[in-house]
Amino acid sequence: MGTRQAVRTGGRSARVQQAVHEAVRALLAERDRADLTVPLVAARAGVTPSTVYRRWGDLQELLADVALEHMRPDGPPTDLGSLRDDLAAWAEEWLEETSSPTGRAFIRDVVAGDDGGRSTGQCCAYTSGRIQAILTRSAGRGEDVPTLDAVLDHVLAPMTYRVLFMSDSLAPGYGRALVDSLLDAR
Amino acid sequence: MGTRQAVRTGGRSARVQQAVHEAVRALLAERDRADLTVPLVAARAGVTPSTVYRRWGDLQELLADVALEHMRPDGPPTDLGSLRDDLAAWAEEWLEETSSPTGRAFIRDVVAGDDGGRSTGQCCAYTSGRIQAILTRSAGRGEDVPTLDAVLDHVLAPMTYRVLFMSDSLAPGYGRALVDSLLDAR
DNA sequence: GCTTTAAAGCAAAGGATTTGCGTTAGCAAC
DNA sequence: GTTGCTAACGCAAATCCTTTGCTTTAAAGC
Repeated sequence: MGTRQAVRTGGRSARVQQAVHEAVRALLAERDRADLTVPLVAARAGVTPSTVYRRWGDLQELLADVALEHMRPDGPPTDLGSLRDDLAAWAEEWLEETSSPTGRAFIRDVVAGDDGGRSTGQCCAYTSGRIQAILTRSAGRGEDVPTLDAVLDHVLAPMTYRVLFMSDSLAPGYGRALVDSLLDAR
Repeated sequence: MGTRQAVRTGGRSARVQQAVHEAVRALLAERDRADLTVPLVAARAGVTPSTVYRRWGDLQELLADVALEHMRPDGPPTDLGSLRDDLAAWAEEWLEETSSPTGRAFIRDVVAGDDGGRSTGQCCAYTSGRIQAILTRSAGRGEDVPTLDAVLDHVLAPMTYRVLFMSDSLAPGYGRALVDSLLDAR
């Protein structure tokens, strides 16, 4: 028997995925989000609509996939020498990226196109990984660090809630204020 | 001149809205969410699909509307005599209602079918109103109460984040723990 | 009542989505 | 290499959803 259900990861499949993702990004940049359709994306990517439907299911899941790709961390978090500054820098950067209409739309796509918790779970995993990296690095310096859950509850969650539900009430410095409030309450 | 753009609020319009909402609720109870379509809902409600499209735009906005209806508070918050107990009771009740697959779907619908922040804003308004009622009542008793923002940041936001992004990591007692942590940190 | 007109019904046109089948091209074994 | 296997793509027909112009109904104000 040996190999069962060999999933194709490279070659044409990879090219198609890349072309479709890039088509979505390009169209999002130049058109209104409501105008996006699967046939439109497929045409731009040089692919048949049925290919998109078979691989992604529908437009929402495709958008969620693209949004996740955009959220994947690329480098190590910036190192400013202290836990407080590192967390604050990360929080402010996160807010900067997600409080714009475009960034907010990405989060909404992840939540909306959620096939049984896959995309939200992955989104959370990316973010948690990033935070944990900051915490671990600080612990290595000998600092006293809060738990990952504490950072999720007291920094990430409030920011996410406000981006999703109260996008108008986001003042600059909010991220740093949350970090300060967490670190000073011990 | 006088009346401009008289919006119809009663009679047939109200009956149609009610019939469509009820059709959605009935279909959600007996079918899989992915099988829902506008023509299906319209048929169940005894209405033409174009009526639904003209009033709600698309299925997502209709689902968001139904979800909001479901979230509208009906009575005053339960009064247990103390801020801590009232907040904890509210938090646990909120979690109970929204951590089920159905409840989670409602929140996702509100976020997904969001036409420029209307549905999320309304959702937030309902919840904030409820919390503010608890706070005001407690203040009337002479208790020292936190700000609404503090409750949003430290209780509602963490619960919402976990429901949306980490639905598996919800332990019973989480709501009360958040309330305790907020009230004891002062 | 009578008038006005917002909202619903109807039906045709225009797209999006699904699906069966033939074709292409990764991958593995030889 | 080259061959066999089959996942993934292309194509096209069928189906279904969505939009839209026009007509009809029935709220709301006089």
